Amino acid sequence: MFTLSEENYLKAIYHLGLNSEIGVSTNEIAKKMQTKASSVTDMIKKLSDKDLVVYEKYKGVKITDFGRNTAANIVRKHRLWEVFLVEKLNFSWDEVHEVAEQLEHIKSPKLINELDALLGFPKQDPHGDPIPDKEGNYHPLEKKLLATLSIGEKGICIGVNDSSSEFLQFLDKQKIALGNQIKVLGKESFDDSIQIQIANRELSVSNKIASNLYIKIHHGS
Amino acid sequence: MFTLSEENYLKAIYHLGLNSEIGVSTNEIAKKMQTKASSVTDMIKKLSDKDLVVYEKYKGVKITDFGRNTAANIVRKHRLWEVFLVEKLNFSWDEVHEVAEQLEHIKSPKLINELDALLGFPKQDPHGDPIPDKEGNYHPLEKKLLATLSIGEKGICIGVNDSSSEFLQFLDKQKIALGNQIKVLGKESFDDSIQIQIANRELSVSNKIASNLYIKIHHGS
DNA sequence: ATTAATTTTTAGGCTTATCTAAAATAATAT
DNA sequence: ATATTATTTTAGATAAGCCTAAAAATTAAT
Repeated sequence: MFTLSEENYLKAIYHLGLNSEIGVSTNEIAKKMQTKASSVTDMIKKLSDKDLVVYEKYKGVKITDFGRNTAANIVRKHRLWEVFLVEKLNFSWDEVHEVAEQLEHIKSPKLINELDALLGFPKQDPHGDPIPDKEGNYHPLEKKLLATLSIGEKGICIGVNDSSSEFLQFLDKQKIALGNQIKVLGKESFDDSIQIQIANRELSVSNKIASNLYIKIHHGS
Repeated sequence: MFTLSEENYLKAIYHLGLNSEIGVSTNEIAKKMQTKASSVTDMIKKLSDKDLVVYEKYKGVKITDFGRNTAANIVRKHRLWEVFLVEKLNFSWDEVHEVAEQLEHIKSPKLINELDALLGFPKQDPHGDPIPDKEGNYHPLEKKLLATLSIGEKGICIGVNDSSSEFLQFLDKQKIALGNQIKVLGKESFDDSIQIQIANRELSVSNKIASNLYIKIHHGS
């Protein structure tokens, strides 16, 4: 099994490598882990010894199939616990991350499978992120950032890019929730703000907001 | 906050000191923690620096009020998680301990209070052990070991002394469960076995079993 | 009341995960 | 193409938690 630190580094590498074919750099990892590059080099060697990543000096790391699977399982646990906290323990979506960071390291296959069942085998976490299955597979939702929509396009809020509690609390305050219908009414080129209609209200949101909100597009009618 | 190791040592000291006024010895702790006496001495100094115990060289340790409170809170979490695992996740009572050992270290007051509420504020864990409240207080049940009952005495199974999975599985096999009515029919002085009536069946249990099963005595009728 | 046995502590090492500072390599700019 | 800058690695320390072996203190036995 893996130490807490190993799991956290692996998770960081997994997330950083998701949208790129090339390796993940030492500095990228150091930034994400809030640590020093030298510490990363040390840990990379350990992960490499355990066949979780392939490491070539000065070339960064690439996660292996085994590493990806291991990481996906940690992410699965993280997101299932998040659903549990929101659905069963009255947490709001901006409170769950920190606790899930602890719970994701609990080792018990039965625990996580039973939790999955208790929650009704959810496919997304409270922020709209997909929950990998036992094999590490998941279906990424077809989604676009609100900022990229054209005037007149309609869709449904399905996820957030930034899940900091500040952003999530802002959305709560503006009564923007996952599942809400959204229509783009206009775009202001001066400040890149966007006018939207959401749940029968009209709202102007800044570009920063629009760049952190994922929308599932309505095709057809 | 405290490290995982500190919490585990503290818990051991708490349990070992429960039924004795005098201090807990280094060797006792070493035995319980499956470690060496020298490691215990090291850790005792740390716990003492953090005011969780009072340490006097060669005299063992005594837990402080602060330490007792901290330990009781860990025990509270352990036992609430055990209830959760049995009630919500279909664990049997012999499977919960190991996982609860991990879960008890999760830090989130909201988590544990909401869990308490979800479970309906239980007062005992699946083995009949009392669950401390937020202040660390609990009501120890009035109980006797089955081995100490006299012929004719009646009562209800309310807890186990040994919660090893072997013993618990044995009880399952014999269909002895917490809540069952028990009456002592006879005692065999030759091997100290006890004949009991339990849930309309008659059974002979060894002294070893009878020394690990707690009974709440029926007073009056 | 000494001696013997046991318990506890100290001293010194090891591993994991971190750090700083310096050296090595790679990338960029002139 | 070479010099400068940025990145990455190595070397050497530190702290936590553990170990073994030896020393010190306590307890038990004669």
